[in-house]
Amino acid sequence: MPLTEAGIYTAALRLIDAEGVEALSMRKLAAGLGANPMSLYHHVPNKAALLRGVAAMVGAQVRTVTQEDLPWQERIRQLAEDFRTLAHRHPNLMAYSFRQPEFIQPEDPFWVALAAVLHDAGAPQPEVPRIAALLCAVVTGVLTAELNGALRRWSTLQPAAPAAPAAGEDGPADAGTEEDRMFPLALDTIIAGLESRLAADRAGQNPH
Amino acid sequence: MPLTEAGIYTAALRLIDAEGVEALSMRKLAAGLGANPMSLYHHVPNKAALLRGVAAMVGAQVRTVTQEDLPWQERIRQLAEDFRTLAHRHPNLMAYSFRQPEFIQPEDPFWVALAAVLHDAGAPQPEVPRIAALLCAVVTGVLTAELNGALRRWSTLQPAAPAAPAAGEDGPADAGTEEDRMFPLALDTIIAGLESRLAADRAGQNPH
DNA sequence: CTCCTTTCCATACGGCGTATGTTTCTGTGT
DNA sequence: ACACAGAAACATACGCCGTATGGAAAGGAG
Repeated sequence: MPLTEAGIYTAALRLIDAEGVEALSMRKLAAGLGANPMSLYHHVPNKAALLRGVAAMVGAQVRTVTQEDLPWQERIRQLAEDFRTLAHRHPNLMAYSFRQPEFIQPEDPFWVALAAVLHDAGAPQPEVPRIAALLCAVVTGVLTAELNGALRRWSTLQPAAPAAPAAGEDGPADAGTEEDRMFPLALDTIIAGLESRLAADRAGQNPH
Repeated sequence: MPLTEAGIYTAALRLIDAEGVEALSMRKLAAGLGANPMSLYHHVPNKAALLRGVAAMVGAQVRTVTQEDLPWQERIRQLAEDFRTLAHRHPNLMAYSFRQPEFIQPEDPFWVALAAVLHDAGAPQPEVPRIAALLCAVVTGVLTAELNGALRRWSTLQPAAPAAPAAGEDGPADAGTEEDRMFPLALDTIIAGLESRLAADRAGQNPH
């Protein structure tokens, strides 16, 4: 079976999923493909480009459009959840992708979808990229913390005082892990913040 | 001048500030100290521990306490701004630190300060770690995006339509770079979200 | 002065990305 | 059918890396 760019990418992805980005080496990758390390360089200029290629391949899987008939809050949640399922499917790769500045590009369908949602939400035109940037930064931040385990460790941390008997609700009927509750919490909080910010914008500069 | 653990850390920090974490190598570090690479191993067990040490040294510089007489929103802003100045002082190191799950530990003065602020803000006890985790994740996410340049690139991105003549305000009287505006924007948004969330909590489960 | 511990250094191993040069394959034009 | 050009595969080698191992200098304790 001859070497292909796509084949190299998928083999690299398999290796990354199994052992992490830092464990990916041209030599191991070539061995997995039954080829000489240098043969890879006929299809990929170097290792950095290989990683970019894999990240782009996976990133392109999901970037989506939203259903315009839903309220903007729900459409943002859709986009964010898409990101999260992607992060769960390839945690090692996405933890790496999230810290690459080129991960989200202006031409991405994802970006234009997000901008459209924010426009529909009533954000003034010049604020749209800012709010979109804010959302991307926040969501990748929370997902990064979720993927590396910090989110769980932090949120299950008792601060100091176990005094109060914590009455009332006995066990909120478990519906998933701690992270499964943390992500919507973060998302709801940032959306609530956006709601109040958009209301302020509307009142302050476009009162018609 | 004999080798010291602290001396090694500060030399490593200098190298990291100058060329980035990935450019730090035991060999270069030893050369900078006029020593043999292997000599470092009498003061530091390995490279990973060295990085942890440097990160801890820098992290300990700033973890702070807040002034209890300010409103909780302002105290959170203080903590977040502290983080940000730290990130600006050592961007290469902090971009690395932010992705280490052990970066913030339960015993850190920073963490207890944050928990205290949230308690004073009226967060119900079991929610405090969750909200604190959320804040940490969000702030590190925004700072990571600021440090790697994604925040600026995203926020200065025109979505598609340059139709409207964008009347009114000519040049918003520059008061800092784009990021200097983005970080408070993010912080205000998340704080606004917390305000509405805390109000809901208060209304829903502690109505006394 | 001796002995022991700590520090320092020299050498070496296995792994990495990839530059360079050679061989093998493959797809055409005649 | 054949020759030949270009692409693909391979072998070797260079300079890095982290660090295991073992020997040499240095400093304090008896």
